[in-house]
Amino acid sequence: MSANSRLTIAAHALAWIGLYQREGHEVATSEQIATSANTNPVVIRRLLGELRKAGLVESRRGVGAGWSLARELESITLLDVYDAVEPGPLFALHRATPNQGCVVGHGIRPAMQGVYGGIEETLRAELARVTMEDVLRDVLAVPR
Amino acid sequence: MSANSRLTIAAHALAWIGLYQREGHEVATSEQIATSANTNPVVIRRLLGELRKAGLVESRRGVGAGWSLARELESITLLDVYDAVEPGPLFALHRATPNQGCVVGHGIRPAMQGVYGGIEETLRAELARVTMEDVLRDVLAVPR
DNA sequence: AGTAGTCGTAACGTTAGTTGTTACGACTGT
DNA sequence: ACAGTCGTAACAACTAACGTTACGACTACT
Repeated sequence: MSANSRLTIAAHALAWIGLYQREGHEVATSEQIATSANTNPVVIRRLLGELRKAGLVESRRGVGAGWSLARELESITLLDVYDAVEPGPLFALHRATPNQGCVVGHGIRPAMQGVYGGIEETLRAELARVTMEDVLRDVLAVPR
Repeated sequence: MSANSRLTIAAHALAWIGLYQREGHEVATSEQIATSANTNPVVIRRLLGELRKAGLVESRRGVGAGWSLARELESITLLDVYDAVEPGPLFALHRATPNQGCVVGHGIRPAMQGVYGGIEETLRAELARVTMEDVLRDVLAVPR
């Protein structure tokens, strides 16, 4: 599977903003977050833009601009982040529609859809059990 | 997420072979399976080759050659198929190592690794609950 | 022994998604 | 007015999946 790191980077950004705000700062810049995540500020802005659409963060423009949390870290679950940044389903069905004249070709899509649906529900429940507060706690618990 | 259809096509092929054998045939050809899945025979051979490495199917060469199940459908779970055809992890960590001088950059990878590990375990347990026999039953239960 | 059918696999092009980068307009505190 | 930052478009690089062609390897059958 071509795993992508969108969820990881988005969680990184949220944890960074959350910690920064606890240190008394108002807003964090995409530049600062990009330096921590070792990537490009535009990548951060793109991801945070999707988180903003989902109502997880807010942004200010102009001088002294930057990003801040729209909700407390403990009220943001990984499922919220996942829904905000991951577009497609976990497993894809056939790229071309299978042969409908064949029994298997006809029934396989609904069958797999049912299976995948149940599995994705379980995955979502697992993601919903972890809050960004949990993540930040784990981050800070790592010995250096 | 760039979802791929490898698991879907592999399950399709197994279900097809299983049904074909129940109809009294010895082996199924990649050509037949490809026609049902509406793809290229080489794609099927590649996937079945990985299933063979995992001990799920067998192949014969020469005239009258083809593929047959190495195990009963009810003893093959989707987890077996998943492990055979899906190489990487579900979620990727950072592409470039984050800034180790930053508290978040230093702790984020172990933290996310822990979370992802737990989630993948749950996913695997779900996949292990579904056998190819279940899948074939669902396939045949679809009204036409 | 020859032939035909099928696998096994390499090679290559196409497509699609992610990521990185540059560029520049829009906005706003000073 | 200026400077700093967001917002976003545009494009290149990279990767993986997928489709296709090609051809050697193998074997049941005649």
